[in-house]
Amino acid sequence: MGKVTLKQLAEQLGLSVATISRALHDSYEINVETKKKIKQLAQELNYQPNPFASSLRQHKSKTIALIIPDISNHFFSLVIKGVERIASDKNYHILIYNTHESYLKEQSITKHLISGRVDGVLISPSLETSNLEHLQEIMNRNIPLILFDRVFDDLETIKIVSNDYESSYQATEHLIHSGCKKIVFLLIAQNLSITSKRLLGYKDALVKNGLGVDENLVIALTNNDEHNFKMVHQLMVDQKPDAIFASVEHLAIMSYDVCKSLGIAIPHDVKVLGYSNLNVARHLNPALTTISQSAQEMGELAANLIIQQIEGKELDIITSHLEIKSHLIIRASTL
Amino acid sequence: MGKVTLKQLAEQLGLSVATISRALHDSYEINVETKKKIKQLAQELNYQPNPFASSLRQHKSKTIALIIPDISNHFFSLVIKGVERIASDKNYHILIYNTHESYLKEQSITKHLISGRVDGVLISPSLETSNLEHLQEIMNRNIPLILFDRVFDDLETIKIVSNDYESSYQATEHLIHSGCKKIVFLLIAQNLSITSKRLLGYKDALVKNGLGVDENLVIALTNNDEHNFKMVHQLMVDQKPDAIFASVEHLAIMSYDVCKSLGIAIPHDVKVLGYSNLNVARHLNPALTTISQSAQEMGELAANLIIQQIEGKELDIITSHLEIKSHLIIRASTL
DNA sequence: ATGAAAGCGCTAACAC
DNA sequence: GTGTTAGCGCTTTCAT
Repeated sequence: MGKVTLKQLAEQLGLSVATISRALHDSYEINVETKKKIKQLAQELNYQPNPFASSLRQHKSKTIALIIPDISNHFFSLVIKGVERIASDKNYHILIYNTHESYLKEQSITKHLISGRVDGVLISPSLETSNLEHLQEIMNRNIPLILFDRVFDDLETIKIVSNDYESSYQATEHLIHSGCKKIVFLLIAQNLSITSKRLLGYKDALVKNGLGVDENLVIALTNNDEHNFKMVHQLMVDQKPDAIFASVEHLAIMSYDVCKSLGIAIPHDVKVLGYSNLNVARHLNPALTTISQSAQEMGELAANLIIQQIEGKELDIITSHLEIKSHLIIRASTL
Repeated sequence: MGKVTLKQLAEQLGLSVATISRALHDSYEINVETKKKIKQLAQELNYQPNPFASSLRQHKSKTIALIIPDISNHFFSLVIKGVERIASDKNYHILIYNTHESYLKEQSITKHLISGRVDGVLISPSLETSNLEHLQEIMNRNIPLILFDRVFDDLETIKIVSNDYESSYQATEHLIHSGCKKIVFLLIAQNLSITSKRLLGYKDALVKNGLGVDENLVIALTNNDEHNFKMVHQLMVDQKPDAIFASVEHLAIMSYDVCKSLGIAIPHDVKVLGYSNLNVARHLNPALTTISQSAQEMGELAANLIIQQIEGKELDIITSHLEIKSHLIIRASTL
């Protein structure tokens, strides 16, 4: 019952640990017969190599860190699923961390990682993150790092994003074509790459379609739901917009709440549309038009790339943005 | 830039590695001055201890494995969040694994874990799991293991569950009190502890309220959505029930789909109710009556208990079931 | 209060 | 084809 080690196998078979180690690694220099014997005994005793010993020796851990701003957000949970699928395929382990959108938390997590605990890092930075030293520090230690969804141009590494500008442009045009003239844009965390790209897509679509940009209709919200509710409530009363474009899921849901409380009918009085991966969007009242990101695919790509990088494949895409297409799914809320 | 080790600190200060190690662990036997000097240099050089070396030495890793049947399911993503919160508080790391409801996958994961890679295991077994040897094997190696949500009585370890029997009983009574007489119970994976407890609650409530159990109304479904849809579709046509009680979330959503396709009005023609943690349940069409589990709380409890067990606190609850209350939230779908 | 040395379990360079 | 040996970086016993 005590743990089985190479040494024990060696003793039982009258061989050296080196031979055992080589055999289990399928080294070509080991006699086929001996190899067979060794493998069989290992199997019988249910030998599992001590990962710490081999990590210590080899300076690699077959482990990647996945750092996420909000684990229970459906988008991110799909990313996790994608990452896990690939990692598991390639015999990598995943350490998962939640920053709760806090820069301090993110910092303390990354600090632990420079110990070499992981071979690579996948991160979508917190809302609060603007100083990038902690990420640069990881890269300085030659630990591959990939940014996904939320990225920073300043960091010279692989970045995986959605086609946020285009999807936002397309969604805005959809609203315009549906006859909307006064479209509110709800956003959170102005500094975020995804936010600014989505905002730009929105503005460009307005201009291109002959509707000017009214800055009163661009509303920056916070992490405080109550405050957000009040803001949007006020906005609906003051501005009477004919559409709401929510740049993140929970703002779309909140818009439903606001409309309900004001007796405003969706889509009759105001159309609503939002970025969201909710698979029950079609069952909302009314069914919500969404821009759905390929979250799992993003996770899979991220995992594949980080593993390639770890295993030394030179990637000439180091500084490039990789884009994954999102999809506009039109439903009753904008009809 | 190369990794900083104890040895390097020792050389720079003209001390031995032993002293450095002790100082950084705040050993009382080290001179206060020396300690200060050492800590300062460690800070300056951003020293991070090599976790593999210390794990190898101490036979513990400050890491726990979290094995989940479906990572992207909202219930489980809340559990993950809860576990992460506590683990992070106590400086533990989490390795996350997804079984995709596959017994084979689960087996291969647990096999990796007997190497001592983790100090403890939290698991909610897959739908397919009935043989428990792989879990017993972990326990045999003296690795603490806790079951949550889905449990097996045969395993002599801590089990954390929801009050499934009572919540199901209560929900069924709610339907009966609302005038329903022909209540369908949709289930998946009969062998699951939660399923059988929920089913029992349903049946007992029927009997207690003078409505017999009609086995034709208890429908065992699978993981195949298309097949499930057909089954329920057929059922609605043949049996014309006045209520559907879905024992898992996606079966409730699917019931909405079926009703829509048949032009059956919820709640007028049939009332629908289901176990679910969807926070948009209130925005469905119609708003869905749910039994909501305290998923995050469950994760937090699981993490707290496994860490206590790892750290050697004797728990006299080893063989007991710990229950976390669920809540019935009545909404339009059953009114 | 500090140091020397052994050893956790494994890998790999170097013998033979 | 197999064995010997050194060493990854740390903790800890034993000595001083």
